[in-house]
Amino acid sequence: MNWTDERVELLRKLWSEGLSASQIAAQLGSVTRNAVIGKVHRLKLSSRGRATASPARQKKTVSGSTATRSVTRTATVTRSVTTIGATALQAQFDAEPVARYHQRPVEDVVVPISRRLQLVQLSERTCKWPNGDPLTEEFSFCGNDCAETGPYCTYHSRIAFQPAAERRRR
DNA sequence: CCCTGATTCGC
DNA sequence: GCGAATCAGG
Repeated sequence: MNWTDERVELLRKLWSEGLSASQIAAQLGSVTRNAVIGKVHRLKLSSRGRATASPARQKKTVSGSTATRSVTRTATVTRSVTTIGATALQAQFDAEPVARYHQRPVEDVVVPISRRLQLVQLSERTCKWPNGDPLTEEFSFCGNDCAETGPYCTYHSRIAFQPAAERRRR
């Protein structure tokens, strides 16, 4: 797939909305997050608030060729970005009351704080327990670590896979 | 380890 | 121009 005007436009939109490169790549399809990042740079629309922006680089010595050039090019990199105070990322509406399952505490369960991941952020090791209504913006997945042995974290596994005996007692 | 963006450089 | 590989950081 190539970068059609349409795809570039979508890229611009999503990037400005604060989505991560991997999320954008997932929506565009047929491209990796690296491709997205590379394109973003070429379009000169990098710095978006301040994601992982870190001090300048200057590494990568893969090619062992004509080195020795004491470049020492430092300074003059304009590292200012006008301290955006509230411009930063998006809403980030918080205040999630965590799992509120009126369920009688199954022993000493530790209620996990959901990472509130979006569908595209799930991997094989993230808990896939859903939080909220799938039709609302707040919908998310637990996202805490889940051994590759199951789809949920330790806590949600106990809820999902309650022993038959215990379930009957309730 | 998972994920993020940043940079380099062969193609 | 493209994007995998690699880096640096959370």
